[in-house]
Amino acid sequence: MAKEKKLVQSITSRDEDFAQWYTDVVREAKLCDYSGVKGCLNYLPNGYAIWENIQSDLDKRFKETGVENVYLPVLIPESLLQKEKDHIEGFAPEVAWVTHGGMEELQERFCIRPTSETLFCDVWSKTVQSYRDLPKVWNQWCSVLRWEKTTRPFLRSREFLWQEGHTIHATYEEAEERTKMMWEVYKSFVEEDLAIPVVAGRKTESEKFAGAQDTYTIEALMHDGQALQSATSHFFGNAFPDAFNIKYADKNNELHSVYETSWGLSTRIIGAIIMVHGDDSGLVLPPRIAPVQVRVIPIAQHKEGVLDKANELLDALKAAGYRAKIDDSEKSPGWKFSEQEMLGIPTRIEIGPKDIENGQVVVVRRDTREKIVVSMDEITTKLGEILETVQKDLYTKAKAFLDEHISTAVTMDEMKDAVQNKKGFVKAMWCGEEACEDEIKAQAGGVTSRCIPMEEEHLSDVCVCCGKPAKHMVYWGRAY
RNA sequence: CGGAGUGUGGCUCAGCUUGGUAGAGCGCUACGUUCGGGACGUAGAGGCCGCAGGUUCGAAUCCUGUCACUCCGACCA
Repeated sequence: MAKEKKLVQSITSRDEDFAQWYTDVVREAKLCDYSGVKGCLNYLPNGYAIWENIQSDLDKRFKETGVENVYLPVLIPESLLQKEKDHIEGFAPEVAWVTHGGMEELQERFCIRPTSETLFCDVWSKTVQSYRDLPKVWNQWCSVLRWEKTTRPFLRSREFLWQEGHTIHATYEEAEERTKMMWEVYKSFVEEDLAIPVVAGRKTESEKFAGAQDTYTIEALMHDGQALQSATSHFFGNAFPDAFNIKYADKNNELHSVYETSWGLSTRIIGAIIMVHGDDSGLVLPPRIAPVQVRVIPIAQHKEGVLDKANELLDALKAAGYRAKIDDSEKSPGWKFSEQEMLGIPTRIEIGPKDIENGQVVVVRRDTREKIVVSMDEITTKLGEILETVQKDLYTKAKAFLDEHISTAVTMDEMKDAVQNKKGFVKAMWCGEEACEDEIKAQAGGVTSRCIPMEEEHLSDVCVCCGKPAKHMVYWGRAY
């Protein structure tokens, strides 16, 4: 295959420098830029619109399962945060504190929420008394703050946008079911709407959320072979609610503990969209969440009738329900093509004098650059088919990439070889000891356990690291 | 938190070694010619050289401090 001609000079190629490519795409697609505060981003219209579409699609899926939205404060009193020991120990190094109100020093300092388990529990401790009050299935869309030392746009920022769902239930089984249900919601959302295939499983003890009994994760594979934890769903048992003294009376007036879950997905997922689908020409957005699905580009727009026809087409597309825009600027067509590609708009429609004469338009797919001539009469229906195809093809391509980048290791040498010479996930058996996780990380070049899948394969009888009997099959990988 | 690097019009950067009128390209504004893969001409606008001290007749340039950002590592669910 001849190397594809590089059309856009301002974006570094992925093979040359993946990190620089990522930064270039973020900048050229105008998703966000840096603010004056380290790790806090300015979300620009193009980036925020993606988040809005993620919000609306995901929120709809949540509500179908009975989720109700609420909003709790940004400040948490220190005493509240202290209530669950594992939790505070997990978060202490990365919380920011408010110590003054105006000129006055506060008697008790407040932390800016890094997550809101404590606030939700505090509300429930005051309002839940009877089995009739259960379950509570709540969610909030908000931002949180974690004082990260190293930051990158979307992937790891100090302030980031997310949703955090929190629920409490009368029984262990019901809470566990909710944990898995939301994990499934994330999996289908990410795979269907974002066209990103994932590896799904449980976290090991050391990778679990602070205070959780079980953490379920979906892990996506970026184009450079690194994993990205894309959403998590946690089962808390009743340690957390007990710490907050949340009890309910059953029908026999006996007091019981409640069982808690929480689950979240953040703007980090935008980083995944960029790194899974993007190419050397820029961003590639899945049609379902693309803020603009089609951009109309008039050719030789100074010529009689071209702009009128292009605007007619735009109106027809909008009327048919597409998110459509026109680029009627004075730029040259080539410039407009490049920009549409950098922005990741899934399709463009070229319409020029020749097309008008023939009663047709040219649809060009962003992902393949395939040009499809469509009759003007059929465009409003054909475009939908093309967008559906793009959505499907993006997933298929990403799935093939994922499948090709999962290898297997039975011995430590194979593990090292896989990490160093093949990119992606490595499947290997594990004894269940944290010491072996650390050893593998140290020996095999920074890989961590990503998850234990629901359906484990039996690769061998013994741990890849220590040779003792294996308990689980684990997906390992370098992660963002 | 350790190592490295960078702060100069909106953006990318040159100028700094060897102190002496603030520069280029892109972008922006106006007009004209172009228009099926980042077109071109002409004329313009736009800069307390990150910030604070110091050295000097004179500092973007030298010295000290400080802040911010980027990359690598450690840390991070």
